[in-house]
Amino acid sequence: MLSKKTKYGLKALTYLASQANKEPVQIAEIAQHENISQKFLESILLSLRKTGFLGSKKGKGGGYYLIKDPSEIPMTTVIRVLEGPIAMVPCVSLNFYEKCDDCPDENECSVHKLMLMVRDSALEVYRNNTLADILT
Amino acid sequence: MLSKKTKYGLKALTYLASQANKEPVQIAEIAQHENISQKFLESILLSLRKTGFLGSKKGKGGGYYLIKDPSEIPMTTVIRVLEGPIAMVPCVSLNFYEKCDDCPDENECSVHKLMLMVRDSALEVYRNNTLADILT
DNA sequence: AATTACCCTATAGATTTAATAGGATAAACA
DNA sequence: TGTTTATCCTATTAAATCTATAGGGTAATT
Repeated sequence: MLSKKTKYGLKALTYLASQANKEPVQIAEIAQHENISQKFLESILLSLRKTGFLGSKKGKGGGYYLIKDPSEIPMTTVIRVLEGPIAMVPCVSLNFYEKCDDCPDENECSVHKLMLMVRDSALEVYRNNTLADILT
Repeated sequence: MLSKKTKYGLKALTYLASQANKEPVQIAEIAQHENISQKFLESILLSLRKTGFLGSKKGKGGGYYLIKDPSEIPMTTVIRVLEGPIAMVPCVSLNFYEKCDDCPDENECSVHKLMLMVRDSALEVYRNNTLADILT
């Protein structure tokens, strides 16, 4: 399951990307437009700022804005920051690899074999789509 | 993340599929060979029997065995029984569809759009692989 | 009748997720 | 300079889910 955090984060990024100009948008406006708990969204936007997707401005007229062009933001990076590993098991993860406690040999594990294929197929989708591509 | 239930279930099915003959295999043997908690595995095998993947025999010489040929068991059905929906959000699920509480229009939702692609790519993998295909 | 091994329900412990609370900090503006 | 606006940050809680265990019941074999 996709976490709410990822869902809300994606929606917020989309909303920012669909803005006509690059003026900061307030949390309240995004939360209201996307039906998201404002406080929860606040923490999500904060993490997106810290990971370099968003800029922010305090005080009146402040808010969040995209730092890069939507076409420069691949879904791979967004998903990894919001959701974590793209792989469904750590033993097939590119960026979050971990060996399984059980499983003496990955090359003889059917789960490993299957999940490698699943990871590759998901990765292809995320790599071929930027924030600009998923705008409606 | 793939649940342990799914992981263990897949491993157990694989182990049964790799048996030379169709004699029942005891839970203890599977648990030991795959490093799985026996009691936990017991409940997983039970659910696999109830959903028509496995047969069982009680008493001495009893155990679990595959009902169908491994090549007749597509990963789609296995994953759906063990893990649940293949889709990462209910609004793009074929077998477990649910409308989002937020989101007035799915056709204008970027998350929907992205997750539809991810679902399709995963589905292709699961549809093209049977239990026989993931044996090592 | 004794042994073996699956059958079944309930429950507890651990982890993760989702959301809330409450205030600190900084910018704008009158 | 003081008030308002809006982000920044930490801690905590509530809920849900996952994982595993407990404890006995049932059926088949020998």
